[in-house]
Amino acid sequence: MPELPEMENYKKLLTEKIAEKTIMNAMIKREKSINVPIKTFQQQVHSQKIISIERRAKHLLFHLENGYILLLHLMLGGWMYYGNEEDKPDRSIQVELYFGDNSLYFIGLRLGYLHLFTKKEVDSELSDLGPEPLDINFSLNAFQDLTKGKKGKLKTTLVDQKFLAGIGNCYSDEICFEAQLLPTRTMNNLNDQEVVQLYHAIRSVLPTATEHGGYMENPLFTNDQKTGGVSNFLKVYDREGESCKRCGATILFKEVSSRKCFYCTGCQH
DNA sequence: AGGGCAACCCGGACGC
DNA sequence: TGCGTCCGGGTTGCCC
Repeated sequence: MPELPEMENYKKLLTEKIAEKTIMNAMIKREKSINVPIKTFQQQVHSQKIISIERRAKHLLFHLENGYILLLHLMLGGWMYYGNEEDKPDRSIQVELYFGDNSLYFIGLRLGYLHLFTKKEVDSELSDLGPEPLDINFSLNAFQDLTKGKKGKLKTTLVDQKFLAGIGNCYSDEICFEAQLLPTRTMNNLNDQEVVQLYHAIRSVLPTATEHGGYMENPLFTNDQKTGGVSNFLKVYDREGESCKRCGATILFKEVSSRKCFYCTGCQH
């Protein structure tokens, strides 16, 4: 569920909170969330400073002083909270990183995980990912090259992490809406102009959503005014039956490649 | 290459 | 209130 904008928002806010802070302890309440024995995990992160936080696709990478990296994927419904014992959410917490005053809580990890890896292992884990859509080097030209030979549905292609990294179900619909293209169109019948529209839609929807704090339901910390703010700005996602903000037609819903898909036939073609 | 599908997992929603 | 059932969602892997 959390996609590029949500993770980018987390990255920015968390960097302000925990960069340069030292992990005093790690509490593992659900062993499946990690990839090594609990003791090993605790030993490797103990007394380690968080050097930096990086985002790649829908992952966050917490870089530790000793070169190890905590690789986070929230998958479906995972989220985080930074605070103390008193204001922590009343939800099932799978992992807690304790910083001496506050803790970073990892909540609702089902298929999600926080894995301890070396740099080399992380590179291997992430090696199949496509380019970062907001990378400065990801030019229109690069996108045009990427789309060459692609035949699948627009929707299916956009959420394919090997094609582009970080786009999920919500923003694939929003991007198609912005580009005024139906998600069911196939890549090989887009004309040159439509490929350009698609590129610009990707490059505008994702940063805008990030600026508005993504669509996470829960704040990252007390008085967090940023996280979750984008919900009111979404144009089609989860808006079945509502009228289109651009043309007034009714937003439709149907399943595309076994995914929820929202679109407007009034102005998407 | 793309499409379809099952498996993974469990909190939350829903029904009785 | 409480218990049982089912669903969802990103990702991987397998098959057609």
